[in-house]
Amino acid sequence: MLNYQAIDECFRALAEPARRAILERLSEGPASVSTLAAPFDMTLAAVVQHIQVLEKCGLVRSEKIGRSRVCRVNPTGLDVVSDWVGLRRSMVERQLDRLGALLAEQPADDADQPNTERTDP
Amino acid sequence: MLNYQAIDECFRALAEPARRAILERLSEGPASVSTLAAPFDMTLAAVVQHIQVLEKCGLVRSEKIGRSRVCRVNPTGLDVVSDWVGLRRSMVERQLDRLGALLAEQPADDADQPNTERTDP
DNA sequence: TTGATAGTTAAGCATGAACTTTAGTGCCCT
DNA sequence: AGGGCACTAAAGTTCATGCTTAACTATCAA
Repeated sequence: MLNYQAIDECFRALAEPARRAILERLSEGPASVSTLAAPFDMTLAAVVQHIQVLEKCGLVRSEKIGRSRVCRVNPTGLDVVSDWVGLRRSMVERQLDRLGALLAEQPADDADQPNTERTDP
Repeated sequence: MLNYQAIDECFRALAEPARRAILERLSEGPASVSTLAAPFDMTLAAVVQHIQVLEKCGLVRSEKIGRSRVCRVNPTGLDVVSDWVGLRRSMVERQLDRLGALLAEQPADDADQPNTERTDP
């Protein structure tokens, strides 16, 4: 399994609407800190803190140019969360396939209660 | 854009390691509340609360059978987050493509500083 | 140099969320 | 019936974190 810490930090970062909004804005193109802050009803300092969170977990990269900082998305930053979600989805799919196979095998019982799987009660 | 509330609830739910662990366990197959609680160093009540969060945002479904509750993943539950992540990734890709095209067009300037894009400073 | 711009950092507050404890409810088994 | 099991609900506690204010640094422009 991939670095647990990284997954945790990414999901934590994405839990905040403001940080997702920043990421949405940045996925349209690079922007300075104050440009990113503009649409928000919060202090510049608060936005800076959000950016720092995004940067610490690798979702965003930035470089200081003159007195302004240009932020951009890290193109591979979302990979961890994408991988996690993808793995879950494929496992669930496999689960449903197994269930379907079992139902096709023995179409005897009540079809509305697919309790053919072990449930460890 | 898809329901903003749903996206928010899903990402919030996934921010908690315990809830991700529950989802991981459930993507292997259905399980009862106490089965889900077993590996955790926390009260059954706490786990119940986590399950309620997961259920409220549509990541998990459950049904009461006798005195136990059987939980299973909602196969389409992760779609919202998957879609959000996918959209970001495709936008970033498009962004990189545009940048590449611009660089190919005018290979004049310093190649290490791809500031050909507008940055609204 | 002076002033304004752009961001950074630290400290403190205040809300929310995770967890516990406690006290139930309903179901199953003997 | 009655004891125990599986869960639920409510209330309280504690701790994290998102936000603010305030003070500070570095850069640009006149």
